[in-house]
Amino acid sequence: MIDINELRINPKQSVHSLENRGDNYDRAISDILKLDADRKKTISELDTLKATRNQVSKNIGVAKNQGQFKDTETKKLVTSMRTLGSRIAKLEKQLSTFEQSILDSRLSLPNFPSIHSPIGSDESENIVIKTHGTAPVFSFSPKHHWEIAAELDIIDFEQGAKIAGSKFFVLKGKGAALQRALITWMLDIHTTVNKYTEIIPPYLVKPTSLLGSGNLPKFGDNIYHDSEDDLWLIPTAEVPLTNLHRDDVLSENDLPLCYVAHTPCFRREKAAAGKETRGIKRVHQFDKVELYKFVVPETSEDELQQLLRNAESICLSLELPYRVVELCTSELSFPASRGYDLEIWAAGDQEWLEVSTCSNCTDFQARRSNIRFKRTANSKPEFLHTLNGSALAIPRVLIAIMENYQQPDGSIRIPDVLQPYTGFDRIG
RNA sequence: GGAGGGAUCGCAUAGUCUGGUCUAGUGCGCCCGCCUGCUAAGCGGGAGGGGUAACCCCCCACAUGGGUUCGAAUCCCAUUCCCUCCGCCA
Repeated sequence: MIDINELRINPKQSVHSLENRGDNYDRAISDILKLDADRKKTISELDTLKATRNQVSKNIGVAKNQGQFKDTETKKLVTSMRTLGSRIAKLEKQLSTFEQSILDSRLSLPNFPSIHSPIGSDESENIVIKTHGTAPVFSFSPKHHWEIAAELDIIDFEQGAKIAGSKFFVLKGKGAALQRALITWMLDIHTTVNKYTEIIPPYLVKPTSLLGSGNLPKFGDNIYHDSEDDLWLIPTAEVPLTNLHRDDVLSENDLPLCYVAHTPCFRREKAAAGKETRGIKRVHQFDKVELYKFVVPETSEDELQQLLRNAESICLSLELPYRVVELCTSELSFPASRGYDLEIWAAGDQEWLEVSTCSNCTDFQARRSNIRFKRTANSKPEFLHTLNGSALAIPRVLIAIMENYQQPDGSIRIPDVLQPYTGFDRIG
């Protein structure tokens, strides 16, 4: 959620900044400002009336204690307070509708893009800032991962469809073991080398939690929802991780707080339903290792670079060719002010696969989730900054390993770093 | 799912029956200052949100949301969470 004070002070710049994302925000912001003015006016009127009521009620109490409750003077006061009371009730009702409308509008506004984010209107205006490694060269024509997986019997799409429907899959045998090894290895790297604290959060969350991370109210149609208990399946670990510290006031000494979580992620992907999506590139359920940080505002840009390096280190160790893409303003996720995609090369599909988006959400999620910190014990609480990034999304890493490490004999070599975790050095 | 008990300003508690000196008291911890060879103790101040750029001041806040009342921490209703017991269950 963006700072309403920013809207008040710089309404023009605010509109301009948000419009770099590609939509129109003129109307939304002027509506908010109008409601905000109404709200202030109502509050000040209400405060005056309440001050009167508090004072008079106190006097009535004193009079009553002195046995004067039946005085005509006191009775008059009570009567006049009754009308004042109904006036207050009416204004309070008005106030709460103003406040609700303001909140609703603000919850639908995305974060301001950082001044560092390149301005652009589609993904062609993203900037490739780094490419590492080279695409593997084969003496044969490399196969797609779904072909390899079928031949080696490590992924079963038909069983997935039978059990849960299309875009679900079953990992089998060494395929399942490979995923398990990847997850364990990634968690080990992040906890021991990069010093993140491992979390296993709930995979079902309350709507409040999704509101806090920015997934609700706007993106509810991509999330599975149990209406009986109003619980939602997480589309990413970012949701529960954001909410670890909802309503907390942390001390500056506690920061940065760095968390890593492996969770399954559930996405309806309704919008992408028609698209050609063979294999496990886009599925309804997948596993992911997610990094998340709570940091002091002025450090968040550095922390983003560090988080990006932590995610990159996974690609490096797996010896997969990858590139880093800085997202232009239109491609930033809703809560992000600046972000990078990490893409690894898939030799069979002949394309770059997005395996991570590392984002600095500045104080956007912190405002929604009311997560603050104090610089000293006496200073006022301030909103902190949050960052997140995958490191990494598992299925696409599996694709890259299958396709880039495929051998002439149809087998897959296991990347060196994973062999201690898998216990085998090839599949097939 | 059933029956009880509970939720108060960081923690621990008082207050709730009997609504009004509760602008929520006390103890401990924390922060700033004073004092002091140094610590401790002692003394003073501070520590939620809003109306303010900020102050004074005012308003709001006793789990949350409603209600009763001139007035609610206190009375009534609903909800949430926690604890104990029973039932069910991996």
